[in-house]
Amino acid sequence: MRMSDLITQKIIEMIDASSENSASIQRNELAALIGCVPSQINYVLSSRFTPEQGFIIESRRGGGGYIRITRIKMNRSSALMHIINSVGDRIDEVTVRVLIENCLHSKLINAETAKVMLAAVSGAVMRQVPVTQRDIIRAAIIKQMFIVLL
Amino acid sequence: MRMSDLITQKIIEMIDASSENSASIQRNELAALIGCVPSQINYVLSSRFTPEQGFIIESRRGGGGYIRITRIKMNRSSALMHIINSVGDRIDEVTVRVLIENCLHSKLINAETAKVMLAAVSGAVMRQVPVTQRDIIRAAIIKQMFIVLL
DNA sequence: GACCTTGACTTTCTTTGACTTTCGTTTATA
DNA sequence: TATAAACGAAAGTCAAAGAAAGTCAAGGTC
Repeated sequence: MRMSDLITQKIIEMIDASSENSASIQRNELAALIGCVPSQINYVLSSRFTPEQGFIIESRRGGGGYIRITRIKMNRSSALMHIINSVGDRIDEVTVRVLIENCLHSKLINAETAKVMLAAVSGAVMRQVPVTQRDIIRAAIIKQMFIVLL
Repeated sequence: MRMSDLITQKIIEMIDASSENSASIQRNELAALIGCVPSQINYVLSSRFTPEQGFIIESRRGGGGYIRITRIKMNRSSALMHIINSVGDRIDEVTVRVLIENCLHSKLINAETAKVMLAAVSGAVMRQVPVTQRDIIRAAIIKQMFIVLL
């Protein structure tokens, strides 16, 4: 069995065993336990625990540092998931507006959240992004914002 | 748990328990209680109880000296206004995180809004922005999101 | 060719301790 | 008796060391 698979398995086990659907690890500790180099943990996290695959990673450096891997719960219906998938790598301004308004109407998000989301991709922001990058950055922002609502 | 977190927690507890929204401590005494070196208290104060984060520190040296930490609370609009002004043209990742966490703690924004805001400027998004532009774009996004809450 | 493994190097955050400054109290002095 | 010097009890500063996690590129495996 590959090392990456061992690490993956271990993390999944920890998440399954937790009540919060998340695992908190110390990178060096886990690496020592498994017997691999610490940076391999990063490789595994970045290849198998991405937001696209339903995980959120938080971490902190320095003394007492940690990495927390959280599995996104599908509790607010697969609608959100569907939205995220529908966004793709780029999205234009009009589509975003329609998307958010729809979510608001269907009560998937509340009014304040809708306002904040629109603000994050508003003209005032996007004007500062190179034209060629706008649809890409907009998609990234929108996707991340929906992902954390899952 | 980190020492710094213990100290932070202790101070917050004291503030919460007080009617004045402030805690008065003796640096050496608190250090002895927690079991750390006195200057660590200063580190915690300067990293987690800054005016930026809504705290005011007063102190006095010499015999009978003390440190008083006061949490300042404002009405929502002026607090938001203050935040918007404090952001400036650029802001780094750590500062944003602290800012939003603080807003959450002080009930200026709710948990969902905080999550969405953090997501909008998360690494997944910012990685797609040229390094030299990151702090600028981040500031623009954050500012817009707070502006619509006014 | 795509995926995995490794390790050197970087960055971020924390902890510690030696040294400095400030303030209240005591003690010595004009 | 008023005043100044000395003392001790705080808090402040700063830089070095320590403790994690992050990045990246080179090489290995399938």
